[in-house]
Amino acid sequence: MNTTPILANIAKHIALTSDEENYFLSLLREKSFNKKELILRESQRCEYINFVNSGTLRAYYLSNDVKETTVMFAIKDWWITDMNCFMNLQPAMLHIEALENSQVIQLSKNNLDKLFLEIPKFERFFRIIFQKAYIREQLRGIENLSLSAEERYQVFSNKYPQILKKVNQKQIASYLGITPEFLSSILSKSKK
Amino acid sequence: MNTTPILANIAKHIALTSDEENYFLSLLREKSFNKKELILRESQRCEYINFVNSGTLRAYYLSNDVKETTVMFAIKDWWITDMNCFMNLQPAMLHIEALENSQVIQLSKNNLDKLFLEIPKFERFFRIIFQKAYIREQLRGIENLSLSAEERYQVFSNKYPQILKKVNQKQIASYLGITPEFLSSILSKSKK
DNA sequence: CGTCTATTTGAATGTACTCAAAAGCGGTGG
DNA sequence: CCACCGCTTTTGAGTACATTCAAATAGACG
Repeated sequence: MNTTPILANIAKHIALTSDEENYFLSLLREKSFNKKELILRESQRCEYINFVNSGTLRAYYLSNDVKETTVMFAIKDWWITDMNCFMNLQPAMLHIEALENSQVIQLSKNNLDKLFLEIPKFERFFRIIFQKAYIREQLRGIENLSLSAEERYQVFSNKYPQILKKVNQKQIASYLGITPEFLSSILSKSKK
Repeated sequence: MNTTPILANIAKHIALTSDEENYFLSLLREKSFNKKELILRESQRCEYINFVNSGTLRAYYLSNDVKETTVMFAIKDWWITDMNCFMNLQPAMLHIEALENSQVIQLSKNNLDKLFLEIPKFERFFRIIFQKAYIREQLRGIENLSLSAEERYQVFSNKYPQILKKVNQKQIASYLGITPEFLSSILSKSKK
């Protein structure tokens, strides 16, 4: 199991002793998913929070079994799960799929609870993770309500150039909240 | 200073000894704002996170000095600030105004940092607060991208009936991301 | 090579916005 | 206490942004 990236990710916010590191690592498991495979399916339990070692994942909401709304993409060094489902033991609202062959490190809710008890520093770590996630989502919300579709595309492509390379237009459109046809017409106009 | 509500709010997630309670209370200050007064102005520093004892507050983003986008409302028992500004010491992006005479309890960033050091349990408390805030914002984002304006109004009025009573239509429209004229027409149609 | 999906293009439609004007409502001062 | 002022809400006409539907083209993958 390649644990260097996840330990580096943790070390951004808290410092662990080597005993703590070992205990933390003992709670993890590694899992690989093939392109197009589902990591999580709506209405399921979601036992794990996932740290992405390699690959690309996408979380989306499916309304009326037709319209997809992409909630987030995750690439190397991101954490992803259906947080409400995971933390509050609710049935999943989201689907999470692998957009390419991907390897993740999984931490179960039970093990996270243990971790909070054994090493309270992790409360701090996830406090910071959630704080950043909250700020990010709030900003996205403001952008969605105050910018035009074209401006939202610009913001997205400037903010996440690495993601832009990995995902197709249909998926970007569903992240921006527009149809693929309309994104296509925006892009062809703005080339001129 | 009426500290019962804030202590009850804290007690929802962590248990404090009476020494800890006293230390926590020593870090707080009470402040009152008149209707229409600004608690925070764009581009300012925002030193405080605010717990609402009474009244109603509204946080909004002002684009091009014209269009208001309401980010959140806060009534009794809610925490509110411009979180990016507060936590990352950035200039405020949001305005926060009192919609009626309001009383808040303020905790400064410096005192919060002290609190995290002295009583690490507060890392847990804010971990849970941010976790809930993240989940809430993510759900709102999904709703904004997948529902029509009329459906968003229904969701809002079912989820926040107390807030509905306190704020006017223009403010609700700016929360839903539509114009006041359009909300008015939605409401007159749905009465029939 | 053939199939499946993504992308493009265009026409018709719908949802929501802009602008303008009138009506309603609340607060303030004379 | 009433009249006036400013802001909110309503209404409607015209417009713009974005969707739907359909069909053609391009690309990816087995």
